[in-house]
Amino acid sequence: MAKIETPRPIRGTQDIFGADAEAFAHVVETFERVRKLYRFRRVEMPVFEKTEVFSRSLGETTDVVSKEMYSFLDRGDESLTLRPEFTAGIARAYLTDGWQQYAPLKVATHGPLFRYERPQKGRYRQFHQIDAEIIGAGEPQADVELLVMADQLIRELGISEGVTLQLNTLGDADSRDSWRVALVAYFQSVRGELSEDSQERLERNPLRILDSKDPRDKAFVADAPQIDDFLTDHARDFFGQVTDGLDAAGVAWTRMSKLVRGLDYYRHTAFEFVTDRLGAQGTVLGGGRYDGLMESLGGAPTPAVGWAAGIERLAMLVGEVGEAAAEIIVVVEDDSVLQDGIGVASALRRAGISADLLASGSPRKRFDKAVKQEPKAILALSVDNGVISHRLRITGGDEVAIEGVLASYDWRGPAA
RNA sequence: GCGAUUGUAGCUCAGUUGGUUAGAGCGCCGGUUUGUGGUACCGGAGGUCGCGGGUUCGAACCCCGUCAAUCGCCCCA
Repeated sequence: MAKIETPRPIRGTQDIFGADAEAFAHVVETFERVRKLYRFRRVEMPVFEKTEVFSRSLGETTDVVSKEMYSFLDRGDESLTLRPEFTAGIARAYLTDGWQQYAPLKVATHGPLFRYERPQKGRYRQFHQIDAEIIGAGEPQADVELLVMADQLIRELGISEGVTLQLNTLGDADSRDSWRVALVAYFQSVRGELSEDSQERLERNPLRILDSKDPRDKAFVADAPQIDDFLTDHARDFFGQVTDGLDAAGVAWTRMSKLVRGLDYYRHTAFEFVTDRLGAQGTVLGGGRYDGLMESLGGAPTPAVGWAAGIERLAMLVGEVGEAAAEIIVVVEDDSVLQDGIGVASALRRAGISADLLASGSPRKRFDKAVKQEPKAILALSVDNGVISHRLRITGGDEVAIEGVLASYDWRGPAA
């Protein structure tokens, strides 16, 4: 008989367990709490969509669409794609589900996303994000509200140390287009001196040269045309209102005129919360305004702004979140009183007291095992002269509640 | 897609210039001791040395390939 091989996990996926899982849950729970404070409505979105939802909104030539999507044909020969981000799907729902009637609509969600990338620190092929969007609001207050919310989330997670908000404007469509033309002309003139990557970027995504880490590029980037010289009056005023709002809310920010976004649909405000504590994956939360997106999905022009943050990255910054010890461990030291162990543990749990039942392995070692887990209380069940005997040791926690449950519990006694 | 580093027990790791039957601690299982108790001791299970090929009388160790993980590039949260 052939040996059955255990299937290996899929590259870039993770089985999150123990302290990591606690940190993950802590991020999601904190997000849920903050999102309610800012009155964002919870939505649940499908994990897959028609491929065109992403290819149209993100742009065919972006790396995400051209080489990082998990796309497949279903049994009806339709091209579907596992979502690589939240925004496109939410925009689609806004158009197809009549959400326009709720505009301006504040929504929040979280869940898994999929990108075919090389896994490394804080980056996976199935990863998880929290996401917040305001759709149908063209005023700078919407940008401000989203940023203040993100700032509060980071504070409440206790990770604001070393995290800074980097802020920029890409201008409106006119500003952005004329800036882009000037950038291309400038970099074209020094093309031969640029890194290979940046020569490539010049064709596909010239704004990205500004982000380059290559020292050969940095000298030229310093003298590159600035967005500020191309802003229309409207764009300049819009950005001014965003920064005024942040100042009014007491949120610190840093202007980063070289900060750009990777996806095509962004306009005006672009931002990242960045840390120096996660190696190369410094961006912990990022987003911006995407006023052009709805039209690319066939909808009416609709202003919108949003952000997303990687749960794994936030969880790494949060660090160790211990798994809480049981409030009480019920130790069955004699198997003939197992039923009482089951009964009293159930009664404790029904009373809202977290309890573990220890009734396997060597009976004589069970108590020591319980002690090692450091519960707030231990209830040891044994048999003394044919009668059940229970001893309670309390080192913390709610003594009154536990003794109340024990007092009203109807003991069966040892099995015959 | 590219580069670097690392793969030995469930976990953390030893393993000499290539040389008998690959070890330790923790964890797990059983036993002895103790008996309001986190003790100590004894024993046991568990390893195709990531996988495949090569060199050699002989490979965990050397060479090639492959897979995976980690860190970085690209890209992105």
